Amino acid sequence: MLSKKTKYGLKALTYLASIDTKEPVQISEIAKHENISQKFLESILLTLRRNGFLGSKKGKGGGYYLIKRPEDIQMTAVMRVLEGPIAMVPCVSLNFYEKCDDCPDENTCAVNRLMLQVRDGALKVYRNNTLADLIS
Amino acid sequence: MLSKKTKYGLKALTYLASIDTKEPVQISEIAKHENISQKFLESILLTLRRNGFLGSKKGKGGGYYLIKRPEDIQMTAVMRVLEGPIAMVPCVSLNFYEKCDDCPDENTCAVNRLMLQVRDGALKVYRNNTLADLIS
DNA sequence: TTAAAATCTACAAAAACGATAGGGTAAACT
DNA sequence: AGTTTACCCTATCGTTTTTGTAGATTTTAA
Repeated sequence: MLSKKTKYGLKALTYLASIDTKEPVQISEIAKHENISQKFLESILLTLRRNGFLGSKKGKGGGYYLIKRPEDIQMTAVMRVLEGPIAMVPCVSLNFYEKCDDCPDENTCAVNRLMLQVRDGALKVYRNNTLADLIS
Repeated sequence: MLSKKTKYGLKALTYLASIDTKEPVQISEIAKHENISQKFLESILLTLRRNGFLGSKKGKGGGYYLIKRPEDIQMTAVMRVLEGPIAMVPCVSLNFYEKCDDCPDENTCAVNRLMLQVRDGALKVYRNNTLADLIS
């Protein structure tokens, strides 16, 4: 299940992308437009900024704005920052690999084999989609 | 993230499939072989039985056994019983559809559009794999 | 007919996680 | 200076996951 964090983050990004201007957009405006708890969205935008997707400006006329062009923002990157691993099991994760403590051998593990395919399917989709693709 | 319930369920199924005999296998044997909490596994096997994947026999010499041939057990069915919806968002789920309360229009929703593709990718994998494919 | 070996059932507790709110701080603008 | 906004930390509430406890029920076998 997709977390609301990811869902809201994606919606905020697409909202910012749909606005042509590079002018900062206030949290409150995004929250209102997308029906999101403002305080929750605040923390989400913060992590998006910390991870190089957004820039921010304080004070009057401040807000958040896209730091790259929508065509240059890949869904793989967004998903990894917001949702975490793309793989459903750590032992098939490219960026968050971890060995399963209960599994003696990954090469003969059925779960591993299946989830590897699922991961590849998801990766294919995320690599095929940029932020620009989502708003068109 | 895949729940342990699903992971353990899959491992139990593959263990049963890897054993040729139709003889009942005790919970304790499966739990030991797969490093699973026995009591937790017990409840998992129960739901697998209630959903037509396993048969059981009580008393001495009892246990669980596959009710169908591994080639006839599709991963879509297993995943839906153990993990629930295959889709990451209810609004793109085939079997567990639900409207998002915050989203005014699914047709213009970026999350919807992206997650639809992800769901299709996952479905493709699950439909392509039976229990027999996982043990070979 | 008794004992042992199993599954079945219902809770309950603990742990982890997700989502949200509160309140204060720091920076930018007028 | 005062207003406006992002920034940051923490606490809380609710749900889900995972595991455990205790016992009832069924079957087999001595």
